Amino acid sequence: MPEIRLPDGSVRHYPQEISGMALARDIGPGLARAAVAMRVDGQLKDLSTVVDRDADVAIVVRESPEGLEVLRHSTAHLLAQAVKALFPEAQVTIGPVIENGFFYDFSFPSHAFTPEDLQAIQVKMEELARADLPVRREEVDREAAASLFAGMGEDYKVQIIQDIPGEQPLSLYRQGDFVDLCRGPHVPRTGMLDAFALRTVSGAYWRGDARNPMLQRIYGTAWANRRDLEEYLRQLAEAERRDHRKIGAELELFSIQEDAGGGLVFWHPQGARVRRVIEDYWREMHVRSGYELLYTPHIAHEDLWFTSGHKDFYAESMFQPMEDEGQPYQLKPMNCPFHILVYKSRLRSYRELPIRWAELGTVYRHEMSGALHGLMRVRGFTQDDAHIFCRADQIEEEIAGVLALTREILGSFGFERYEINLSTRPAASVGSDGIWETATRALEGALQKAGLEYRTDEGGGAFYGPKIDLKIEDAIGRRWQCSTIQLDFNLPARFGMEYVAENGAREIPIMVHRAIFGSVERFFGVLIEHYEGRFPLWLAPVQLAVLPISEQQAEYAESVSRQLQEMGLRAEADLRNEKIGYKIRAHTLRRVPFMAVVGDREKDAGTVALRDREGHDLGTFRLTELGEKLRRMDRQRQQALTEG
RNA sequence: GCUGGCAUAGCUCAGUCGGUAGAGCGACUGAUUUGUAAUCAGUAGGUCGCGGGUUCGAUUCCUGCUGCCAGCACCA
Repeated sequence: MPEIRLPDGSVRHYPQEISGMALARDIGPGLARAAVAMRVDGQLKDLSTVVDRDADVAIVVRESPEGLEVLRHSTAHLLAQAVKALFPEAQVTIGPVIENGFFYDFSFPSHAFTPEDLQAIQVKMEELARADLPVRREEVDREAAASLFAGMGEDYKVQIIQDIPGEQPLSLYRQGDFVDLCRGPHVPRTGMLDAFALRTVSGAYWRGDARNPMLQRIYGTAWANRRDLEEYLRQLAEAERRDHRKIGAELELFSIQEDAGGGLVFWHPQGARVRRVIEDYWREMHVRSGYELLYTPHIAHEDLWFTSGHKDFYAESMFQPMEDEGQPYQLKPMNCPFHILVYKSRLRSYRELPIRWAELGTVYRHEMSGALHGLMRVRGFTQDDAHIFCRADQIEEEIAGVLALTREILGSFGFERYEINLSTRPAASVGSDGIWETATRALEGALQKAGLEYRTDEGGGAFYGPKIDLKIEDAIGRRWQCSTIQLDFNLPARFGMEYVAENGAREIPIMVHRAIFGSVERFFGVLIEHYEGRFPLWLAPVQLAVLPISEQQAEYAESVSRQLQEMGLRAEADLRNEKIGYKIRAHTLRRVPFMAVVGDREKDAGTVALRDREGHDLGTFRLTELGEKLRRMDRQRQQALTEG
């Protein structure tokens, strides 16, 4: 007589044991249709599981996060079944659920899956789903499982079985003639899988280890219903539309040239304008926040990098040293040692602390060729770097200051939502217990006082100190790692940095590394995708285009453009011999925020007819009025174009 | 770096079952003098990514390299 308690608090009594499916049906037919699994006393189970004692039971429906996982996992099995049906020689390995979908890795050295294969596999999967095969769980002891898969020639499955610890029986799932080793749970019938799409094939190492053979991984996505699937595919297309590499080329913002080498960025005039605006703003904000600006060299004697430890710990990411007059020089992968040298140029007093030094420092790192990606992962980039040298008791206030500055600067670019991680001391680390504790508490204190939510990654810090990482969320909800604040107990000691304390003793300062954009290149790439190239007025390379209707107003158009330029705005006149519709289209595609149309009416009245790139008619403006309005928007870094 | 795919005009792409290539957009020239997302006509522009091989002949087939794309690995 099991007594079953449901999540809503209600209790049901049954005369005998009851399966999850029967229970769901008993509660309601709608629930039964949406059910993919269930929870029995917190444990995720198949719907076929029989409950024969009192228990808390929750039916897991397809729309729930857990239900989606079950669906995706079952779709991965369906994929494997289809692949085995079409390519019996392929060996199955693992097929987990990932964000938005799933993948399955196959070992199939004799054939590389093609996009056409993927199509065929998708069709096969749909066919197997339509067949509505029952999915059955069975438990076997490990030996039986091992010999079953060995008999099928599934060597990887045998390995997986051997590596599963413990003695308990293993579970198999069968659907049609396909059988897979799996913990489950799974949907009861393949017919429940009806909203999935295969996406790409790529390579992936067995067990994620580059020393192991490479398998072929097929990625797919699966959803609770077709509508969600369509929506997801639409989002993917949206992300593709925002691709900074594509927009960067279209708008002539930047390029990466084969002749120069991968990962090296060329800023074209239009992109360079945006960068200058960003950098000017950055400098202004830093000076206002009590930073001094530095400039340091791009290379330095190799010995410096031995002192810093980079030669030991970071050598793989550094370019090879170059020799000059018998001396080895190293291209810098980081700016920190240089700022330390400036610090060490003379004796420092506690009265000088905190010292805040910032630099837009260009560094070079030897990223592996396969890692390069547009502006997001490059070999030469400019860090908006700063180092704060302070006493232990100043840490919290300094971190609070960095957080405030970071939020203000990111906010100006339309980033208001972040994900923050605090990483604490790892097992292998330098520095005393005392300093780690003081520092970690200072970071926590600064975060809490700022009212920021954060997650703690225990043991996730660098060996030299705890850190705060901040991921920004862009316009379509993607997250990007940009800002980082790291304490460093290592470099000051390695370099023998010190200051004279109040009592005359020599103390080692605390060093804080911090970057807000992280890399100017990467941040620019994120900005392009965030705004889809439609920069707000203050960042736009061209803020306003003056478009004469005909040649008759060319002179007037030029004078309008010149006057706006004299007011400090980035205006240009388009005097091409084209119709107005053509010019509007051209500048709309260039994402120019405002277009000022001038015909005879405007010329005679000394006005312009203003239009924005969204196609809104903003009416007629006198020139001075327009200039003032745009200047105000520019100064205030307004995000919405029609504000103010 | 690894696996797979791709590389044709400035861009997007078509094409050649092996006989040195074509469109649209863009650029340029001319006509038109234009009122809110493409006026018309003409011209120029390509060692078909780079090197080697097979062949009478290679952009096409084979091969090496480079670059790009997806992912893996990497990412103080």
